[in-house]
Amino acid sequence: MGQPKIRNMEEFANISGISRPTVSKYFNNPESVRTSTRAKIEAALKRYDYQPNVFAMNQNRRTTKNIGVVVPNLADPFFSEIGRRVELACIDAGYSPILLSSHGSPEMERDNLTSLRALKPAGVLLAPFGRMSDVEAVQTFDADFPLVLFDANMSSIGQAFVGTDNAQSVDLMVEYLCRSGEAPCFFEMKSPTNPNANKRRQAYIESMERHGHVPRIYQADGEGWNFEEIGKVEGGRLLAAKSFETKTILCSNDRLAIGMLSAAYDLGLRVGHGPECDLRIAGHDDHPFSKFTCPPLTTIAQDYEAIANRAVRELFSTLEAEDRTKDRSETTFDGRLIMRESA
Amino acid sequence: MGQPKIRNMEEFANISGISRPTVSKYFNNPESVRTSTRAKIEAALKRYDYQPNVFAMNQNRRTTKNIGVVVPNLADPFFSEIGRRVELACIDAGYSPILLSSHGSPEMERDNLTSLRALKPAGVLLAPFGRMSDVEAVQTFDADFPLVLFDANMSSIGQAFVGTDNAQSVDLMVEYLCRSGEAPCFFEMKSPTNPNANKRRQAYIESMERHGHVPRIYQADGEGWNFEEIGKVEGGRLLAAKSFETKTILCSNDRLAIGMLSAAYDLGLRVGHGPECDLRIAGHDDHPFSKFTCPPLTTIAQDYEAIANRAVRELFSTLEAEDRTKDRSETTFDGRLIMRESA
DNA sequence: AAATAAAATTTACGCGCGCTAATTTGTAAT
DNA sequence: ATTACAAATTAGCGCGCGTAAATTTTATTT
Repeated sequence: MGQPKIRNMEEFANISGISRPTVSKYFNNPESVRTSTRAKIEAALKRYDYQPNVFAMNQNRRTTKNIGVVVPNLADPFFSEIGRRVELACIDAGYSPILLSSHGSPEMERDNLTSLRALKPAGVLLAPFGRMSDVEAVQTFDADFPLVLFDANMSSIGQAFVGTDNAQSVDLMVEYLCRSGEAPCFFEMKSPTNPNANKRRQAYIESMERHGHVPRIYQADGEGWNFEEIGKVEGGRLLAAKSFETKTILCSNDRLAIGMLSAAYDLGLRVGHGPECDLRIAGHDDHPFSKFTCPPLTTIAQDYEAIANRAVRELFSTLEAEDRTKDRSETTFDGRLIMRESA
Repeated sequence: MGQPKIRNMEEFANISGISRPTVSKYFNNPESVRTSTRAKIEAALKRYDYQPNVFAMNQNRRTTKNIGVVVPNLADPFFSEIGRRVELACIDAGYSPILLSSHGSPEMERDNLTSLRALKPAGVLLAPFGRMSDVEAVQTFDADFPLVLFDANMSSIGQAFVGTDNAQSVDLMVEYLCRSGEAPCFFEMKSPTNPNANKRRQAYIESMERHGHVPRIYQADGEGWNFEEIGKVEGGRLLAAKSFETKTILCSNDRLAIGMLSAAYDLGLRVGHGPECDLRIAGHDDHPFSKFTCPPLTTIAQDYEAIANRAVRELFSTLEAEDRTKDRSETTFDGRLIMRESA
C-alpha cells in the first residue's frame, strides 16, 4: 500500500505503465488482457490500493454488475436464510447483490423495485408477495429488466420461477401422517400473505381425497407477519375448545406450528408421536428453529440451497442469452420429509 | 406518466420550464426552491416519470445520501430485527440505507466496509464483531467516514457507541433470580463471537459477589453461529451429567437458552419457576422466538427501538456537525426484565 | 523470415449531473 | 416607486470512467 493516493484510473494507469483503456478492460474482465500486462497491473495493485469508482463505472455502462434481490421480509428466518444463499451465489459469480427486504409490505416491495431501477441492475431476483404484490408494477419491471421469481410464483411474470413443489411436499407429509397414525387436519391463516399457503391448502385437500379421507381445514384470524403469535393465540383457542376433530394437525408453515406448539405446551398437552401423546403437530419449511422446538418439529425441508442456486443460474442464463426469446421456465424442487418428535 | 421518455435532467428541465441547475437544487432539497417553481416541477413530475440518475448524482457530490448499515449476521433474528429498525429510521430521515450482513465472518465484515467505500456513504452504522473484527480496517474506515457503533463496542472507535448496559441488565436478572429462588449459575460459549458475552460474564461475576454468592460459570465448546445447536448439545451434555451445581441457569443469550430448553425437554426435565419444576432457565435479549419456547423464556429485553433510533440520531448529529471535534459518546440503555415461565 | 492474427495503445468523445461565478429576475419591505 | 435581498438563470467546467475507431505493437503461425 503506497503512500501517494491514487485518485483515478488515469493515475493508476500511469504508475502501472499501462494505458487507461487497457486498465479499464482489465477491471471489467481480468482475463481479457494479455497475461504480461495483467501481471503488471496486479503488481501495481499490490503497491497502491486503487479501486475504480463504482458510480463513474456504472454511469456509461450499458449493463452493470448489480443484482437486485428482493424478499418480502428479512425478519422471517426463512427469507433471511434463502436471501443469504442467493446473495452468496451472486458474489461467487462476480456480481454485486443488493438484498432488499420489503418488511412485510407490498407497498415497500413496489418502492424497492423503483429504487432498483436507479441502480440499473443487470437482473433481479424477486420473492414476491404474489397476489398481494403490486402486479402492475412487477409486470412493468419485468418488461424493463431481466427478472426471476423464486419462492412464490406469479403467472407469466419473470423469465423463470424457482420454488418448492407444494403438491409433492404436502402429499409427502400427508402420506407420512396417514401411514403413521391418524389422517391430519389442516391449520392455516384465513388470509395468508403468501401464495404458497393457497397451494398447500389445495394440495392438502387433493392429497386427503386421494387417500380416501375427508379434508378438514381450520383457519386462524389475524393479520400481519406475527405467525407464531397467531398460531399460538388462534391455535390455542381451537385446542382449548377441543375444536379440532383429529389429533393430528398439519400446519401450513413452521411458524404457525411453533406458535401452536407453544399453545399446546401451555395447555399441558403432550405433543409427539408416541402412544402416550395427546397430539401430533407437523409443519412445513424446516424453519431454522424447528429443530429446537419442544418437541422438535416434524416438517418438510425445502431445498434452500438448490432453490437459491437455481434461481441465480436461471437469471444468469437469461443475462447471457442475446435473444430475449428464451421461454419462461418453472422449476420446482421436491420437499424432504424431516421426521422429528412432534409427529 | 407521459409517453415521451425523459432521458436526463436537461430534458426534464425544459419540459418543466425551469433551468437545469434549479431542478438540480430541487432534487437535492425541495425546500430550497421557491414554492412557485417547486409547484411547476412537481406538476411536471406528475406528467413525466423522471428520476435523476443516481450514479451521475453521486459521482461529483462531496457527500451522498447513502448510509451503510453493517451487522454481523442477518440470519440471527436479533440482528435482522435491529437492522430492520435502523433501516427504517434512515429512510424516515430521507437517506438511502444499505443493509449488509457479514454472514458471521469478520473477513466479510472487512469486505463489506471496503465495498461501502465505493458508495461514498455519508456515514456508516456498524455492529462490529469486536475483537474478532479486523480492528485496523475498522480504524482506517473510521478515519475516512463518520462511523457509529451499535450493539458491540470497540474502544476509541467511531463517533459514538449505542448499546445495552450489560452490567445493569445482568444484575437485574441475577437479582430477580436470587429473590425468586436459587442464585443462578452462568452458561456461555467458551469462545464467544461477540464482546457482549464477555461483559455479561463479568457482570454476572460482579453481581453474584455483590449478592454474596459464589459465581459458577460453565462454558460450552463449539465454534460458529449455531448457538441453539451448541446450547442443545453442550447444555444437554452438562444437564445429563448433572454437572450444574445449581438448578437455576442463566444463559449468556436467548439462543443458547433456546437450545438448552430443547435439551431439557429431551431429558424430560420440567423447566419453570413452579415448585414442581426441576430447573430454571433464563436468557438475555428477548429474541423474537423466546416468547414461544416451551416454556416461554424469562429473559432481558433489549430496547431495540431505542438503540436503533439513538444510533441513527448520533450518526446524523455528527453529519450535521461542521467541526469534526465532537466528543465520542457512549450511550447504553437499560434492559427490561421479562418474566415468563422458564424462570 | 515473412505473414497473419491478436492484443494493446492512442485519440477522442460522451455519460448525466454537481457545482460555481456572474448575471438577471422576482419578491418583499421601506 | 425605490431599495434590498433572495431566488433563478446562464454558461461552463469537471467528475471518473465507458466505449469506439484507428493505429501500433506483440505474439503466433507458415
